[in-house]
Parts: sequence; structure tokens; C-alpha cells
Amino acid sequence: MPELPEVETVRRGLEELLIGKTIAAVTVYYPPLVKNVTVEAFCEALKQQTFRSIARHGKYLIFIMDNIVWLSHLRMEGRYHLRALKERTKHEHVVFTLTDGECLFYHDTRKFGTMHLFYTVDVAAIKALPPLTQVGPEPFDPLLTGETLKERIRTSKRPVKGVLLDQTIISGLGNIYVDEVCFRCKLDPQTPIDRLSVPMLSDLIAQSRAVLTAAIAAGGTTIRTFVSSKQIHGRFQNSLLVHQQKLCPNCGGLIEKIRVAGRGTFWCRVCQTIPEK
DNA sequence: CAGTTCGCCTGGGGGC
DNA sequence: TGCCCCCAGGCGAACT
Repeated sequence: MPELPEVETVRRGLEELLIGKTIAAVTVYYPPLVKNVTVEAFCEALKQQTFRSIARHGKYLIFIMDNIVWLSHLRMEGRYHLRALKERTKHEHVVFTLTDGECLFYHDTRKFGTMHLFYTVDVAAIKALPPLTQVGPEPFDPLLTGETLKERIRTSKRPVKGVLLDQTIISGLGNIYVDEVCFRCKLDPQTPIDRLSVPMLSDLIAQSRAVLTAAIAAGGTTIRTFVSSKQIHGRFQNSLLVHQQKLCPNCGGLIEKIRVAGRGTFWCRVCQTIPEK
């Protein structure tokens, strides 16, 4: 379940492996994965294009080539592997053959991942088009503050967990890190967002930054299936305070699992509370 | 119109 | 051992 730290780990790995390399041919074995153009157009556009840089916006990877840009969202289980062998394994749905003979494979067991193509290298212009219009500021964005977050949520009474998962409001957090942020802020994840003062909203952003920064430094979190393109497991699962945990590191009580905003949610009902308004 | 549920997918685990 | 059912969850669409 790649969230921002896992996508950033993948981005860094791919940058090391791919910059300066050129695509000779592309084959897509699961067409619905390509979203905004036909599979034929996608494959044709990528031919003879060289990887110039790889960026990221929220959980989207942005591949900047000579005169096109393509996006890749890994959703739950998308991965990239670079190998010399051309043989495709069961869940490899896209094969990018490089001019040096190596192949880049896109592997996605559950086929949830997506790709988009744009006929420009103007990334600012692409961010003004779907799907990136749906991606709000990252917690690292200096323009995201307690005040501006308050403006974005306006009169909403959604649970704080639902707001933190909403990529249009704040991007990069997924189920694991949202549980960690709520724990660090000592907030019941079910707290209606309108119960939070501006300083509390600022704390949500500060803790989001802290958790994501630490997770990037650890190479992401490996729960279930995440492995980077260099086959390296993340290490942040060893630093999780509440997600998938049994005992609260603060009070020693039992961590409970409930459903909030449609997601499995880990929390400590003693240490995480709804603030008095 | 805001908030919730569904559907997309597959593999893994629990129950019997 | 094997089958069935449920669960995992990012995100857009459909629904209330």
C-alpha cells in the first residue's frame, strides 16, 4: 500500500536505475490500466523517449521524457522491476523494453494501478489537468498551514481520519500514516474535524511532516507487500506506534481496531480523545 | 451538496 | 486437504 514515503522510495530507486536510458518499445498486457489515451497511442508515444527526470506529486510518479510526460499511480500493489530477461511473470502488466536490452516491468497483482500520458513536458500545465487537479498540497507544502487547512475543510464535520485520507485536501497520507498522525496528535480518529482549533490543525500538519519524513528516511513501510524496485524492504514498520500494534507505547493499554471512514483503524481509546470545544 | 457505499482486483487467512 | 467467504484499501463513480 504505497503512500507518499513508499512512492518517494520508488522514485529515488528508479531515478538511479533509469535516468539517461531510452525506451525501444512498450507492451501493455492489461489495457484498462492506461487511462487518458488509447494503449496504442501510449505505446507509440513512449518509443525512442529517454528518461530525463522522475518527479512525484502526492502518490503519483511523474516520468519526464524528451517531449512527453507519463504518470504512474501504484495504488495498492504496483511495483517496478528492471531485469535483463524479457520473460514476463504472472502479474507484470506493462513491459518497457530499453535500447540497452534491459526491460522495465510494471507489476501489479490487483490491477488497481493507473497510467496517464501527456504530450508536453510542462509539468505545471499537467498539474492543472486531471488527474493531478485532484491532488492537493502535501504536508511539506509551506502554503499548507493550520489556517489554510481550516479554509479547505470549511464547515465539514467529517471524522479527522477521513479528512487526512482525502487527497484533494492534503496529499500523500494513506491508511497507515493517518493512524500514526492521529496517535501522535492524541486525537480520536473519529473526531469531527470542526472540533479542532487552528493550533490543533497546525499540529496535524506538523505531525504529518514528522511521520512522513521519518518514514522516507527509513525507506518506507513494508506491511503485506511493499518492496522498492531495488528489492529493498522498508524499515518504518519497526517504528509504527499504533498501526498494526497490540499495546499502546504510551499507556500500555490495548490498541483497538475499529472502522473509520471505511478503513480499518488502529487506536488507543485512553490516549486518543475528542477535544472539548 | 456532503458524506457514505460500491466496484475494481487478487491472494491470503480463518472456519469448517 | 480443500472450499468458501471475508478482508485488505486508493480512488472514482454511484448513491443517499
